[in-house]
Amino acid sequence: MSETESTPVDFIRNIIKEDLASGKHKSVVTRFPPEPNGYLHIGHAKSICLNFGISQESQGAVCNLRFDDTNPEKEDVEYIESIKEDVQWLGFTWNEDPHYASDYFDALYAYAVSLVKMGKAYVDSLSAAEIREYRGTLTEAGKESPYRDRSVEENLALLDGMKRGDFEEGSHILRAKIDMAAPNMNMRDPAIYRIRKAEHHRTGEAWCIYPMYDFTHCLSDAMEGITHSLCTLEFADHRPLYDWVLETLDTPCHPQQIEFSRLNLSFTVLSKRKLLQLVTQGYVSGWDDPRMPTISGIRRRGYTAEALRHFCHRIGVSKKETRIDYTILEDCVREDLNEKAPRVMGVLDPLKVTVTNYPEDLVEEVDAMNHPQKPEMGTRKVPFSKELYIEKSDFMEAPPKKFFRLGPGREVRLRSAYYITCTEAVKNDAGEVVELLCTYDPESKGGSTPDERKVKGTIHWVSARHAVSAEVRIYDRLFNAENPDKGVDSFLENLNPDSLKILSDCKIEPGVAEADKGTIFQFERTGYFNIDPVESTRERLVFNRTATLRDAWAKMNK
RNA sequence: AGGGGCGUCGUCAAGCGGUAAGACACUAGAUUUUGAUUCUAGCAUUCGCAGGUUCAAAUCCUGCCGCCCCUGCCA
Repeated sequence: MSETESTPVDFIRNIIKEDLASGKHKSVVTRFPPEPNGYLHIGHAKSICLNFGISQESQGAVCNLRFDDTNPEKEDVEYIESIKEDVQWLGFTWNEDPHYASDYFDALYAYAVSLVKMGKAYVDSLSAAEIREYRGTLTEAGKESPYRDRSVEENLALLDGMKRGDFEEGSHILRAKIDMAAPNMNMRDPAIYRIRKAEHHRTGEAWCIYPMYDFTHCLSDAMEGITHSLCTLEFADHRPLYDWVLETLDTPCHPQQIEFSRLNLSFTVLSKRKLLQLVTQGYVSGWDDPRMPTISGIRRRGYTAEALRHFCHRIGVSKKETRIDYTILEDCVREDLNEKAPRVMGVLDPLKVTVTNYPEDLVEEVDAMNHPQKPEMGTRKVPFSKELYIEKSDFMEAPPKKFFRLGPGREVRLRSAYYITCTEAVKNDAGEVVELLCTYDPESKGGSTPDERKVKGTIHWVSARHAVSAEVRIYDRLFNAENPDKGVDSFLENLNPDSLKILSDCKIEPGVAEADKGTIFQFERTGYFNIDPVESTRERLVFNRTATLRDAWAKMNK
């Protein structure tokens, strides 16, 4: 079985397998719980592939999509829409309709009231600053608030007042009564409801108090019958609180929280805060800028969902802090695109070639394979004429021994067309080569000759008269440092100033003009390129370079 | 003596007491009308370190070392 098809193996799936085998659970329910405060990135893709992936691996398993929308000040419907789109694009289907933590606001409030009635929660009237002081430090215990022992009746009245909007933001807060001396800071009477007089994107003005994550998440999981609640490592310290809430309250079930390490990718940042900053401060064109590690950026760049899913499969799931080499991601797209992308010829940096012995007005149509390994993908006709463009880098005036391409007196094959021999390099006043004069061998049509003589190099070309002009955007890594956060005050210092290079007059074979936005091609010998889904038009073709091809020649010259 | 988590090849990662899978990267070679693809071979006597238990340890025990996270009325 190939790696792509095999079911992943990791410690979480091992736990689930045991839970199913032991009868602890009949079927598995997971959830993907994003906060709609930004666009999803490749780190979320890891979580999506894990949670939704698991829901495809056992009988009756499902995965819920739940928006964790308890902070109205940071959240927005724009993000909700983008998140749904990204999950679907990745190829997953959530159970039922999407869920929202805000759907549970009534139930959550009722749970809070019962906590108060049990004497397990109280309204504190200390200021935020005082609460921070009272919390103690990592090595010293905190001290109890003077309001900690308010009566149940008083707490109930205060909580009701909070809910009705009688108090200002920050004047009161509902806290769980646990242990101010707990070595785990999360257990030092954590806040569970705060006053926020903000309009919520779904509940409008219905509420002026909003539940905190620690209170909301575990109860939402329980109400949805989640069996395994998967989250990243930084929540491990919250697990005792997750369990405390569910043990203290009477809930339908008690899901098991399991933590795994979040994804880090070399030469990029994966934090919504930092990505937001790149967007709002204009370092990139938007959340979907093809240089962004967002799912929408990666998609616009030309990556396929298959490639991304394969990537998530390859990197695995563990509890180890990791930083994945971006070459793994690159290899995943190449692997997928090598299979799927039709081949085409495109000259990025054109050098004019005149075939001196080719008839002035003749135009031939040469047959070219759309995929050398897949005849079933068919062939196409490519026009050939006296004036051509080739890649500037495919000619050297004084080529070294190992250079297989064109040079004075050298012969190369024009892919799918003819052999040409360079007879002269025409220069301008500055001494730069501006045109090549070549002769062709009429016997070599199609790319081989009766005498079967060998030519070492094959280069791509385009007929000058027939080629379409296009803008091609060449992307490089967004950051120059493997870990952009390390050793600097701001990650922005590591921004790569050359992450985008625009080539405005590339020459592409005419057939591509017919293609739809988003279509991905392989420009032979250079890389994979897609027609920009956002900005490309029939009048002005725009391509994004998705990835280069492997280049042994470039490597040799390093 | 704050609490929690983690340490297997350059980067990920299987392994869970029986003598180190796999992927990417890298190196060498073959085929090739993309210096692409494909193929073949090589790439951890060793699992953070030091002791111990055992016929046998990456796997069990003890001690050390290193890295990450936690003092939001964010999630």
